Amino acid sequence: MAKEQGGGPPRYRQLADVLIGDISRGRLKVGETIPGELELVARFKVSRHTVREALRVLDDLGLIDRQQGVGTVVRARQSSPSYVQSVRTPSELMRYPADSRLIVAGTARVKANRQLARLLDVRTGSDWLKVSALRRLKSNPLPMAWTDVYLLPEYADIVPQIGKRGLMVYQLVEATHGEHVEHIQVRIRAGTVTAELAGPLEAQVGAPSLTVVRHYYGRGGRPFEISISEHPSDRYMYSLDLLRGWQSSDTWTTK
Amino acid sequence: MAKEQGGGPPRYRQLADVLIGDISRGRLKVGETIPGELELVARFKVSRHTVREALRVLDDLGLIDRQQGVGTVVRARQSSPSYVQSVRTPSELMRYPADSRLIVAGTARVKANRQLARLLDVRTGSDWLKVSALRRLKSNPLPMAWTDVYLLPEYADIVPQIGKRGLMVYQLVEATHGEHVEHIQVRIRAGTVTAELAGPLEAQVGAPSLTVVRHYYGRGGRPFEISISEHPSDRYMYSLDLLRGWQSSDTWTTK
DNA sequence: GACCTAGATTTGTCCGGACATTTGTCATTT
DNA sequence: AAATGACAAATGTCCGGACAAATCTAGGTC
Repeated sequence: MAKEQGGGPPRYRQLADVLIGDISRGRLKVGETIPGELELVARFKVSRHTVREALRVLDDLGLIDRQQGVGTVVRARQSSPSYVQSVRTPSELMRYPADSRLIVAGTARVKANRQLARLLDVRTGSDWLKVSALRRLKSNPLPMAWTDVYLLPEYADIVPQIGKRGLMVYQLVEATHGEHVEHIQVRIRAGTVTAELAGPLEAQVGAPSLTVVRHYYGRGGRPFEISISEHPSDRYMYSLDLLRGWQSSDTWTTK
Repeated sequence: MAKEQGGGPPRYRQLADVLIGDISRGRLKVGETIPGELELVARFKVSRHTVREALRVLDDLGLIDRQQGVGTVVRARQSSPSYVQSVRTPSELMRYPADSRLIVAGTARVKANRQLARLLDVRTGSDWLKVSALRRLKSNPLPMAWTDVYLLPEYADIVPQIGKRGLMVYQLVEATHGEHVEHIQVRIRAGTVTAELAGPLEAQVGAPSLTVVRHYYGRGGRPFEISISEHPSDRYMYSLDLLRGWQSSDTWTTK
C-alpha cells in the first residue's frame, strides 16, 4: 500500500526482479509470450515507462526477445544435459604448466557498479565477494595471468582453500555446499586492458591482453561465480576445444 | 509539421550519431565532461527522454561514463578515429542484424608455408583452398571483421554458396557431402595483428584485435576446414556458451 | 586549517499522454 | 484458393513535467 519507496530499490528494478524470478522459477516458460506492457502497467500499477525500463533490464540480461508488432518472449537459455558431463572435466584442463604458482592477492566485498555490472552481466548494486589472484611461473617473475573471481558472499568460507586448490572455485562450492553447476558461459575480449576493474589488474593498463570472463551458473540459472582473467602480452594463445574445454599454452610466441 | 522524420532513423539515434561523431573526431575529448542533458535538450530541441535514450546508446557502446551528481564523461580509449566507427558495429549488429553483409573477396589455392603451418597447426606444404571474406555493415564502409577460411581443395564446390549462406562452411560441407563434424577447436590470440598472414588481413596491422582460429575436424579426426577471423576494436566481445556453442558475428545474422 | 552545512548542479527515477511502426488476423475480393 | 485490405495488438518513439539522490562547491564555523 501507499508508496513505501523510502530507501528501497527503484520500482523498475523491483518489477524486473519479479519477472526474472518468474522466469527462473519456470512460471514464465521459455518461448512463452510474457504479458504485454499495458497489462503489466495495469497489474503492477506503474507507468509504461517503468515497465519498459524493467523490460530493458531483462533485455540487457538476454532473458527476453522483444519484437514490435509481436510481443515479448522468454529467450531460450536451457542447458542440454548431455553436455554437462563434458563441461566439468574440461575446466580441469584449464591448467597452466606444472611449475606455475597461484598467489591470492586479496579479497574484498564489493557492490557491482554500473561498469562492473555491464562487464559481468549482473545487476547493478548486487553484492559480490571479490578474490584477486595472480599466477606466475617460478622461473619468471612476470605474472602470466591476473584473475579476479567474483563469488556470491554466502560462499565466503571456501576462500581460504582457493590458494591451495586452485581457482576452480565452483568445484570447491560443489564439494562443500553440494551446489551443482549446470552451465558455464565464457566471454572473450581482445584489446588493451582498461581501468574498468579496480584492484591489482590496474597494473596492466595499456598493455595488450586477452580478457576472459567466465560465468558459472548454478541450479535454476542463478549465476554464483564469475571470474575475470587477464592474460598480458600476445605471447600466449588460448586453445579451446568445444567438446573438451579450455587449455592454455605458453608455447605460442610471436615475433 | 516540418518534422522531416519520414523514413529516417529515429531522432535519438541521430543525436547519438552526432555525439559519436564528435567523440570520434576529437571534438569531445577523452575524460572531458560532455554537455549536460538539459543543455542537449536546449541545443537539439528534443525532450530529455530522447537525450537520455541517445546517451544510453553511447553508454551501451561503452563510449561514456555517467555518474549521478557529476556528469557524463568520455571514456578512456586508445584508438584512431576510424577505429571508433568500427566499435559501433557490434552493437548495431545486435540491434539491426539484417544490416550486415558478407563479402567474399577472393579465393586462391595455397600451400602452407612455415608460418602458416604453425599458425594453423597443419603440415608444411599441404594444399589448401583459401577463401577470404569480410563482413561489414551496409551503413558503414569499414569492415568489422576479416575472415580467411582454409578448406580442403576437394570441397571447392561449396565456395560459391559461402556468400549466401554464411561462413559456417562446415555446415555446408555437412549438407552437401554428408561429412560430419566431430569436434571443433578454437584458438584465440590476443594482441595486435601481425603480418604473418598475407592477404586482406594486412589492413589491420598494428591495430588491437581478436584473432580466432577455428579448426573443424571431420570423421576420424581429419581436419578439413580452418578459419581465421580478425575482429578489430577492443570493445568487441565474444560470447561462448560451453553448452550451446559460439555466438559471434558469424552467427548473429543467422539468428 | 579542518570541519560542517546549504545550495546548486547533474543524473536517476517516475508519471501521464500521444502517435508511429510493425506484425498477425480475418473478412473481403478476385 | 490466393491476393487484398481493414483492423487490432504490440512494441517503438517522443513529448512534457516533477521529484529524488548523488555530488560538488562555496561559505561559514570551530
